[in-house]
Amino acid sequence: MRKPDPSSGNNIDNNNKKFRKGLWSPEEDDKLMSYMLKSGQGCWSDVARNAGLQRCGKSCRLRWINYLRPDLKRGAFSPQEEELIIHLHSLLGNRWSQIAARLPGRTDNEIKNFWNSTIKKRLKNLSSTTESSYDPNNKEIAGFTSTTQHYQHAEFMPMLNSPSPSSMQETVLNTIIDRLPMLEHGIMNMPVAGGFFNGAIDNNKEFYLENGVFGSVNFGPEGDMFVPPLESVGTTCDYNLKVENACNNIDTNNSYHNSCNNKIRGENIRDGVENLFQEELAMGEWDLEELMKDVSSYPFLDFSS
DNA sequence: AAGACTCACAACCGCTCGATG
DNA sequence: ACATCGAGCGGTTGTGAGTCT
Repeated sequence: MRKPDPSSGNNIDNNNKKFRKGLWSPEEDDKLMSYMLKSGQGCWSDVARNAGLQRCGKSCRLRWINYLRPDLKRGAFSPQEEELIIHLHSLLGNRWSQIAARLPGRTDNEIKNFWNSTIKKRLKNLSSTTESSYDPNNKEIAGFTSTTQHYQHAEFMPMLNSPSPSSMQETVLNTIIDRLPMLEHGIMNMPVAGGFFNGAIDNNKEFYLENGVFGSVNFGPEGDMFVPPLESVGTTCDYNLKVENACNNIDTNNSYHNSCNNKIRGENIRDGVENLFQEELAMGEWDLEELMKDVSSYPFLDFSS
């Protein structure tokens, strides 16, 4: 924490006005809080000026978002929140704002700090533990306890530092779904390292990958999607049957996909998938460039081939 | 009791991106 | 096409508080 710096006149705006830096005083908090409650958020530099604060807009924004906002949840993270953060981080990486968006009342800064100070350390401990004696049946490792059936992260944490092919697929899958809000279920393909991701999600929220990996998808109360830990992901090679079932489910249960389904019928699922893929592109809901940019940020994905 | 060390977290910094002129 | 500005994001720093020796 920083001391309020009375001499902090080193920040100067365009009008040669001096900005305070450092810790916020209770008086400044009061001013900002009452202004925000009264007038709402506008241009932040206006907020700073109109609230009578000698702060830059950026500083006001940060203070409001990270500390003063009335909907903030204060206090320690619950075990459920902890598990969710770990799970989301395994899917999204250091995209703190996206992670925070899935944790009501928590800020990206808070989560980032929590991750860097607490979770990172535990993961480090875990990795040293797992190097010598990793027990996949042990639900309590390095201070973590497993409290929900969906986030028994102890089992999949080893993938965080060196993602396995399965975690890669999981990540790709989630990125796809994240980018396709209209496609709660669907069949899709996309290039990944060494070939194409080909998979399906059916109405039972199960996903199937061409290499035979399959598992289930869960949706939280906010509609957020969670993929369970990998121990629940099977490795059957009966991909064709699974895809067939997925097609059938999509066909009979989903009106949106009923309209698309003619395109994904037939012997060659890949052709159908490509047709569907093209249609999604045409509808503008699938931003491939954006998706690829997104996915390519994962160091373990190689799109050079 | 006091100094050293560690932890947690508020706040800053630099950068990118989109909107606007 | 370019410059400017505001907003937002992720990385990093600095420091008060707690703990250890």
